[in-house]
Amino acid sequence: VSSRELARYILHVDADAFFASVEQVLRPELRGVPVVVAGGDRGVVSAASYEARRFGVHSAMPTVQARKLCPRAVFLAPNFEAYRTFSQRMFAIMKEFSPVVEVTSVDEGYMDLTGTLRLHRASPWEVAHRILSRIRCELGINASGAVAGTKSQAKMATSLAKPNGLLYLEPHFAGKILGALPVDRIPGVGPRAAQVLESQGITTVEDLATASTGTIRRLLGRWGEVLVETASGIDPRPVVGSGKGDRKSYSRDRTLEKDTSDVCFVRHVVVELTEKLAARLRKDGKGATTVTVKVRYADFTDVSKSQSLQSCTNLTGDLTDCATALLKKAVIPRVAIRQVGVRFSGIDVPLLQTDLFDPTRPRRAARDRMVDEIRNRYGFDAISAGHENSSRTNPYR
DNA sequence: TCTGGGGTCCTAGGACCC
DNA sequence: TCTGGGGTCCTAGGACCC
Repeated sequence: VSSRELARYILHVDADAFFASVEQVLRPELRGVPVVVAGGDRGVVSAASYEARRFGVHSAMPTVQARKLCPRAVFLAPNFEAYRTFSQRMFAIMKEFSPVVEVTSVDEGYMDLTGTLRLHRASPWEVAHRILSRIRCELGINASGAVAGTKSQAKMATSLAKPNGLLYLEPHFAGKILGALPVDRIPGVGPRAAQVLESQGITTVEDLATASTGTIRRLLGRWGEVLVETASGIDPRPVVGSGKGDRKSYSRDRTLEKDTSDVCFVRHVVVELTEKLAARLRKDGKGATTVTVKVRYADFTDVSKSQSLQSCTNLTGDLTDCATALLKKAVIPRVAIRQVGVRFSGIDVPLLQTDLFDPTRPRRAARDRMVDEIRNRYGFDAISAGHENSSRTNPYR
């Protein structure tokens, strides 16, 4: 860090084994027991308690592999509502110490503690310690954290503090401590970049920090230059309060229980996903201008097709018509499909439903509202779109 | 026994416009 | 005969994050 820059004290907080920890709080009989939160049997592990990790289970591991490594673990389907509640409570505690809390995921966030000495008459690490203690006391889950001069240094240091630790990274030693870490611990270096770097003999953070920018640029493009800076401890990004940035897309994917080349079945899945997404748009008072349908084949190759509509819409009929047409374009006949996904982007305030050029819009909007109401009350399956595979019988038309 | 689901951001080529 | 260049939008694909 250049001495010219004003030194900052950035805190990064990250809950330990978050989903699994919440489950252990809600169900005390699971404390001390290996717990694995995972999707279906064709999915991967979302979180593994530290008891389960001792058996080699970790997140992103295929569920079947986790079952083999630790058959006596309790396997649970995720309960996102509970995680959201705990998440909000965790960030509420952080916000008591500073209004600017950057929420980067459900269990992770940043704070700038540079001003805390004046505000709380306590040093940044004292404040950090209080925050983690209160999370532990009031939520019953452990969180780890680190205070450092930049966001990426704090984040990397948190991984050293885990589990249930707090690390203060003295600026003078930051380079030495973080420099020894493998290069893929830098946020933004994933499997792909790590492989490219390793082929050049760059395996540690320090290797990347001292590499020639030109070389890295050639290997990784413009992003590479940022990574060299990050490795060198340069990261001017400020902590920004969340909530201001509107979401840019809505998406849903579904991995099918079995691979199939039955296009009719897949189309029903796409329609269902599209209807659910459209309802979310309406709930938020938003519309979408672009629809993307993605097909993942059994061999894990992805094909995506997208189309921009003439106007921003949240009418189910418009969106399902578009999605089914895109599916048709994405499907390779007789090739087994593993997963389908629908994504809405170009999110904006929808066009007024009284469209001069389409007199059916108000009627269709009213129908959508009615369907939303019934489904909110009685569940998604309470009302069905019927034979939506024919546009003539599409009830949304 | 394989490999989720929800997001963000970037790149690159072609169309189109001025 | 030579044949701009910048900006923006659209589409497809890919890397990365938790």
